[in-house]
Amino acid sequence: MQSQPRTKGARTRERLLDLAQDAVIRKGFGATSIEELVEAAGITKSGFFYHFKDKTDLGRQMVERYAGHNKRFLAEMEARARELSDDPLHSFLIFLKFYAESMEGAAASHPGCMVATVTFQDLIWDGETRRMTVDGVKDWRGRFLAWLEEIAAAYPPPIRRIDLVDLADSLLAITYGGMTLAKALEDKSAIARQTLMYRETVRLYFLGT
Amino acid sequence: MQSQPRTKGARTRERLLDLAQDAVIRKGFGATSIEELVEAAGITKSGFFYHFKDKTDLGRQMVERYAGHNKRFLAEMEARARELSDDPLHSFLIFLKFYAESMEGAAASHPGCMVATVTFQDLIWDGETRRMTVDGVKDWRGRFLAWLEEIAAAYPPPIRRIDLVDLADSLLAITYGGMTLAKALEDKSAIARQTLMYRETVRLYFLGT
DNA sequence: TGTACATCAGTGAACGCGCGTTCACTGATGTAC
DNA sequence: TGTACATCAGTGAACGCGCGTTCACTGATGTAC
Repeated sequence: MQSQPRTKGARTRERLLDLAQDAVIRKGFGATSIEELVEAAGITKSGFFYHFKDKTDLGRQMVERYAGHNKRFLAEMEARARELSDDPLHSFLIFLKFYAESMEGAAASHPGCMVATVTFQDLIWDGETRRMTVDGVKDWRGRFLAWLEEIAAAYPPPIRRIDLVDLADSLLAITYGGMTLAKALEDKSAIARQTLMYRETVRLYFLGT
Repeated sequence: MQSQPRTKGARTRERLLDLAQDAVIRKGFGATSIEELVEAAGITKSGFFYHFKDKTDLGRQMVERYAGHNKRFLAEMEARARELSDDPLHSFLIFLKFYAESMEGAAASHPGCMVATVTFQDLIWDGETRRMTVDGVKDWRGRFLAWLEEIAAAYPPPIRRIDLVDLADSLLAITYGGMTLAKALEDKSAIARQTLMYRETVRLYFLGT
């Protein structure tokens, strides 16, 4: 997904981060050993410590990279949706369609799954890593809220009053919860279906139909 | 929350399970050591192995007990709601109100948080423990779906067609996702607010107002 | 164009510590006669 | 009512293994003159 880095060292480093990300999402940070990562990467354990100061450093860099990917991914999807309609509600509905589609594929490694992982294994991540995760969530939340406020300004108030913050949070909740459902029930379609239901709800609130 | 068991051994065992549950929800199963549990319980490590065959056994018993609590808790809340109205929709709305209220208190140790914990640390739990968790989710899901089908049978079809399975799953997703949001943003009210929004949505779909 | 030195990207062996698990043993409580 | 034995609910010490971390060393590649 990332353009291949030029130097050999950077390539190995990137590969270690990829392997770590997969393993951490599958079973958590604590259960992921340096040994298994370096074995998969084809180097020795000491080679690992050439690239990362310690295990905490790996966690921090991994989350940092993940948050970056995530942010760009969402920003790009918003930009594409905005291009297709000038109306804030319609572009938001288009965005949700894109969002749902993007969730249909792999259940892992998609926006938010690292959030749940970090959040539910709180104490084993260092402060900065947790902060980066939370910042990512807040950023996302802020974007959605701003978009909903645009919509609310352009459309008549919905039949039943709703709190826009709650409506924005709801999309986040559905993403994280959908991920949990998808993993628990082994049904990858859960997030996409929940997103599309959310879309119906937003439409119903603002268009009344 | 449980009636005090008579024998000394059963009391110690229960206390170990309580301590384990708290710690696991806070930081995960792998990061919870037997040592810290027995220290808090005031016994020695070998005393632990008098009560549990091994660490896996602790995990299994803890999840089993948790699933039981959960099931009874929800069943009781449903029963109370059903008592207050014969109409399936209105009793469901009452149930959701109760549900939201019950979520306002402690963010941890509430229905579903163990689900997220087990789900996002997949490979460190044994098969039976995972099965129990998934069974709990499916049971819950089935109950909600049945209730929604009752409602659908009694009320005219909503303006926009919705899939009842998706609507049932949505409550689960909101619970798990709300928990994640609550932990990440350190805002305990998240689950309750999301549940009340869900309530508005259900009302809007079936009553159109 | 060749040599000297520095940096890159690692290797291999060893260490130490936490943690789950075992095992022989023990004081207190319950039960049979 | 006292004695013998069994079960309960642990203790204390030791073991072993995985895993993160360190440290001295090394071949390959880059750079300066």
